[in-house]
Amino acid sequence: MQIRAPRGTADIVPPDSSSWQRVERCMQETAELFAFQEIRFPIFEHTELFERGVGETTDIVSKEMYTFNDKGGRSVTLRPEGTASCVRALVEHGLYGGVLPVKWYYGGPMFRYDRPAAGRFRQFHQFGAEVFGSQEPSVDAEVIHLMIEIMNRLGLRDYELHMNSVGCPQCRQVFRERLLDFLEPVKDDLCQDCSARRERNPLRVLDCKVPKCQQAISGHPVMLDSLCEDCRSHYERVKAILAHHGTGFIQDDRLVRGLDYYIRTTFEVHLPAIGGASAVGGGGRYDGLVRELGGPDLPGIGFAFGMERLIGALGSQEAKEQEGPLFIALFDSDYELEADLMLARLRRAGFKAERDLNGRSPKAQMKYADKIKAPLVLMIGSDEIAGGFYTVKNMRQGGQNQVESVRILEECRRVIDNIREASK
RNA sequence: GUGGGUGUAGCUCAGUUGGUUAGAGCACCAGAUUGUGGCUCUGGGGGCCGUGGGUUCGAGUCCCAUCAUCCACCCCA
Repeated sequence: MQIRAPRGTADIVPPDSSSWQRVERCMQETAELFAFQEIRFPIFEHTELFERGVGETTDIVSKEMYTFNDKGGRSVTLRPEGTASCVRALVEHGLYGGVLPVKWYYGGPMFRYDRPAAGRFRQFHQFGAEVFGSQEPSVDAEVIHLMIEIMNRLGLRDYELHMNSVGCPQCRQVFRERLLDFLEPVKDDLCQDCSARRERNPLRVLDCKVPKCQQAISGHPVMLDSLCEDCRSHYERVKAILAHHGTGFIQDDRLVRGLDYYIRTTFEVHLPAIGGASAVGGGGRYDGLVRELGGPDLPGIGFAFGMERLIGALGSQEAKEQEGPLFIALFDSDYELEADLMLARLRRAGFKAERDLNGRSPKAQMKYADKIKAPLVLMIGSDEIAGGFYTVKNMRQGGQNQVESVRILEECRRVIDNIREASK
């Protein structure tokens, strides 16, 4: 039987790979403009890092981890997300003792053993950023604005920024109790799932889509009303900064993220147009995580984008009209060496260029040049060799000239400029 | 993890109440007077019909299993 890519994984083949390159470059450049620096960390870590960092009650840790024992008997896990590794690296290198805040970005594959669905994979890719060492609301806004800026630069306009504050452990406890009090009298009206959720994680009940649950919980208490004074003023300040920048957002009382470490500000970016899994990125503040992983009490905040979802959304609105390489048509195989010299000259001058590698007929070479969208073709044959020139054909506008060898590069540049000018 | 749909050439799909060598469009390759693309025409290569069982004289067509994929739930990126 034929070997296929494992369930939930996917190859990224041309021309899709060039979309990926473009998006990755955009994210890196934007993060650099915001003065973030790249960090790279292992694709697998000690299992304990995620158990402690992400939280043992989360779905990610309790049932979605790619965990195995290596040959030394250590339990290791393919990283399901990036934040825990960033924190580990920060602590491991003692960087909390240096210049603060530390602003990092990263990208690469993540792994979660989940059932694949639209926009959900077992190996997927994230681009994320983290800031350590400041609990100012301005950092929350900066991180959110980095996300927004990336969305804008990618040309994705119809996004929604959802925001909420989940408070600190103290006020969350207050809210939890209020919510439990609220749910007690209506518990018999809830669906089965929610009855179970009510005990384990009552906040999730708010997110249930079953109509009768929504009906039963109408008028439920919201987190915002239970925030302590510090959490409230922090969140108000974050919102004020966003408003000052004209950044619109939707207050989403039910935005309760699935990772245990979040406190205070949480946010998600949605693209409603892609349906089902509309969240293309999300994040929040996680003061306390650094300490939890053995470091000092250093605040942190970050986000991650889901590359597949983002690029999937982009694909539908992006008509990629890429310019192909210059092509050298070799009309007489006796002059193969001359053609190769010319090819090298073009490439050294910075032109993307290639020639026929399949021994095709002249006609077939021209067809090929057309298929690869070559803007121009340099023809080399006995006439050219005898006359000491090359024939340069403009494949977009038609027409061809005989050009002496020393003026070739100049002519190529001229033709390409003409074509580009005309296509504007 | 739960429920449902789908699985025929590289891609999008047709395949009649199960019946002989499985089709189309696009793509690919080659020709249409000798060194020239895009249009048109002609020809060609390529499928053990996802895989494994079963029913039958006979299965792409029916049944079961399995794998993959999609949708919803769940969860999130």
